[in-house]
Amino acid sequence: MKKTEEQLVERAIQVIDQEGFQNLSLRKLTAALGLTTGAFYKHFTSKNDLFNQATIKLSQDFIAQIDFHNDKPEAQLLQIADYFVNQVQEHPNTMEFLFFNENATAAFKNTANEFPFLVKMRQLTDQITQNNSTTSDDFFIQIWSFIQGYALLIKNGITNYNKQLVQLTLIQMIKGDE
Amino acid sequence: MKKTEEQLVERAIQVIDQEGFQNLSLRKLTAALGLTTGAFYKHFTSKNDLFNQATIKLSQDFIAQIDFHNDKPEAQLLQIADYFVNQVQEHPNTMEFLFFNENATAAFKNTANEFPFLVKMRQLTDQITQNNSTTSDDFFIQIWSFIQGYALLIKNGITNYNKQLVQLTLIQMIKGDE
DNA sequence: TGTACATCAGTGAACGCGCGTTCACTGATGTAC
DNA sequence: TGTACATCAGTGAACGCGCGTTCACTGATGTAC
Repeated sequence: MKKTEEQLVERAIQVIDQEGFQNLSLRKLTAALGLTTGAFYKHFTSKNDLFNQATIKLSQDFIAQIDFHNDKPEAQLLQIADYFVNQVQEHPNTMEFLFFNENATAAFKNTANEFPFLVKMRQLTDQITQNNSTTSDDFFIQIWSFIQGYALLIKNGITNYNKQLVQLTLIQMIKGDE
Repeated sequence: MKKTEEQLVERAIQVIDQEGFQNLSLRKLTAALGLTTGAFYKHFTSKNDLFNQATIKLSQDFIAQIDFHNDKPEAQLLQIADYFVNQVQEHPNTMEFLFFNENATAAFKNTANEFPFLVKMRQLTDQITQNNSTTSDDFFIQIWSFIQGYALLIKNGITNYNKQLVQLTLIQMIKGDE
């Protein structure tokens, strides 16, 4: 039997995925585990505390689910982009919570090391630009901007996912950098 | 003396800009004009109705504020990107409401013609790709993804605005298209 | 010019709701002697 | 082996709050005759 605290975080992640983090209420959350709201505060100092724990867990699990099957950094970057866009399509609420929500992004801005996904992306862009750190900064921002923006367009239904277009764009950016 | 309805929309736009659309309450809004909440429903069918009116007005005013001083479509596109990113920096709440909020984007997805900003951008990308409509679709998505994503990174404090980087990226995308 | 009536923006109080958080209390469990 | 005590997850009710929306009513204004 898992600890109540762990159960609460896992359940919260489920609710966020299914109903969006804006619609998570402590009453519904605790009731789903057969608890009252009072019990919640034996494990968390506030609702925000719960959100932070959920953010940490989600971000840790996120990149762990990618199975890199190619050594080339360009291929790995493409794989990340593909994975990211797919996740935005399949789990819009979770991705909204994890990447597009101001609180969440602010939370990992200062502790970027705890967001292994971005660390990995940064390593890849460094490798691709062969450690020319000046252009690497820009390259990282270019790539990350495009992927985020593209995923957003898909999430909002403005366009449909086209893997070839992502591939093409990354190649253009890599070329442009050389 | 302006009509109450008009005053309410304008005031709502102010509140959205200053406090974010999530924090707009009808009580505070009407009280600010010396009205009670009952009066609100003489002019709008619901709070959502008010949001729709605000979206329409904001989107109409948005592009009207750009003074195009160069005929070249590439230059105009760059000017739009510059303007967009600046607006996100100076009016994050309004831009969140107008572009990054699901309801708003859904609202103008079906009525894209009422969003002159995107129509203009589409015209420019068409001109740049010389009406090769297949590549133009992709080009538009590439540009718009990057601009949106880049603005989002800035809004979330991940990076600072660098006009040269935007210029460089657009040039790369235009080159890549040829 | 005066009277009867319609219109309609605005009042103000209430409805019903859900929310995060607090707190005195319970009761099961483990520990010390 | 039995007793006294400490610990602590969980209860359940309440606090105080703000919200969108409704509705019978008011009162000023304009219109028709």
